[in-house]
Amino acid sequence: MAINGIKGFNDILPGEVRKWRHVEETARRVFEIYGFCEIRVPVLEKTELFARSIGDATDIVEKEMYSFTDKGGNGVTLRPEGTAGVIRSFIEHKLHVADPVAKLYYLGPMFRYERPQKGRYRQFHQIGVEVAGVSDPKIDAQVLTMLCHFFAELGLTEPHLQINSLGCHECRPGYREKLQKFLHDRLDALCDDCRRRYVTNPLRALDCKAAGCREATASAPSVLDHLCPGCDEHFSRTRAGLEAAGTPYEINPRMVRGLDYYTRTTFELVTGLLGAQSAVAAGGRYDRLIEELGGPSLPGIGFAMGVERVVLLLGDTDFGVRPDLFIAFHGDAAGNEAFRLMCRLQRLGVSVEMDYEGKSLKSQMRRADKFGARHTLILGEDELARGMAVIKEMDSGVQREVALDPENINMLLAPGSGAGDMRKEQQ
RNA sequence: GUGGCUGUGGUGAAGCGGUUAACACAAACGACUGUGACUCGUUCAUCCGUGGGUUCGAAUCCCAUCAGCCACCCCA
Repeated sequence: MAINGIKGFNDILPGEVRKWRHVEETARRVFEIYGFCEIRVPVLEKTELFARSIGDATDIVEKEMYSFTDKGGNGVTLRPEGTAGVIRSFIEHKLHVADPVAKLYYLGPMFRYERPQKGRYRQFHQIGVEVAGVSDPKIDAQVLTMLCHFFAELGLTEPHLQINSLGCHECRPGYREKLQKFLHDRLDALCDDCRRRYVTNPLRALDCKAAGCREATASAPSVLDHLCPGCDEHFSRTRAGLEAAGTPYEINPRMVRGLDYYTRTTFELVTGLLGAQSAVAAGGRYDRLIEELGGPSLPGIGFAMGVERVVLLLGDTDFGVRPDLFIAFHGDAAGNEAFRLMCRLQRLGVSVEMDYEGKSLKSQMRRADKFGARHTLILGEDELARGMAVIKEMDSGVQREVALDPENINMLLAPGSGAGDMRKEQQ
């Protein structure tokens, strides 16, 4: 019996990898325009780090972590998200000393023990960014604008930005209490889950999908009406920043985030195309997290996007690359020469394919077509004897005889041959 | 952790108790002047997720099990 992979841990096969790389490369390119630097941190951290940052009572920490005891008896966990590790590293290496503002991005696998479904896997991948050291709402607007820029760059215009403010430790408790009172009078109308949430996390009732809860909470007090002056100003200046940047958004006062560390600005990039998984990217401000993890008292803001979800949105877009040249040959001597030529050309940076087995010319041509080779070089005994070869442009079918010389052939393959040339697009 | 749906070749699938397990795509080879795309031909599941059971006989019925998918919870 063959051994299969683990549930929720997926292979990313060659065809898909191209799409993944396109996403990753686009992220790097866009984020670096905005001055972000990549940071790479381990996938394994002390369990305590996540318990303290994400929140002890959250589902992630309570039941979704891949935690175990290593051989030295330490409690360790496969990271369920990226922020905690990045902030830990930021603090540990005192990055704020060298530069009071840190703009970082990361990408890599995260792990959560959940039941897999569309757009959700046990090993999944996130690309995220974190900014530490700026409390001005200009950075909120900047981060959101960059996120939207990234999606626009991928040609994904359907996901739209929703923002909200959760207030801070000053104003949130008051609002929470008020909301709880409001819900108290309508407990009968709420679903079972919301009755439970009433105690644990009343804010959650606001974005419940159940019709009854939607109705019951229709006239619920809004967080935005209960922000303290500081948070209120932060929110309106964030909005002004978005408008200045020309970044479209909508306000969703019912949006709630699952991690405990969020304060003030929170946001999601939502899509209607991924079934139950509507959030493609999400994040928010975490003004107390760095200090709570033992670092300096610095504010922070960040987001993470689910790469699988982004890739799903990209659909069947083909990112395949076409070889520059396929070399077909006829006869043993020509076969040897074809191989020599292929090696020379590859050394010159030309992507070349050939058929190693020496099948029929027809079969080789078919293969050249399948690869989508831009040109095919045909080398037979008689051409070889004259030091020549036939080169055929596959898209047009035009062919001509050329001298059998790597430098010469390399020149002939150079761009400028018109339609179907993909080199420019790949720059 | 809970619920629903589905399991036939590389893929999409027909089949509904007795068939050589259809068809299409993909793939390989070949025909059409040593040259691809169109056309044509040939090949490609001794087997229907796995294990039991019912039956003269099962891919087709029953049970178990495993896997996948989707949804809830929660989240990217």
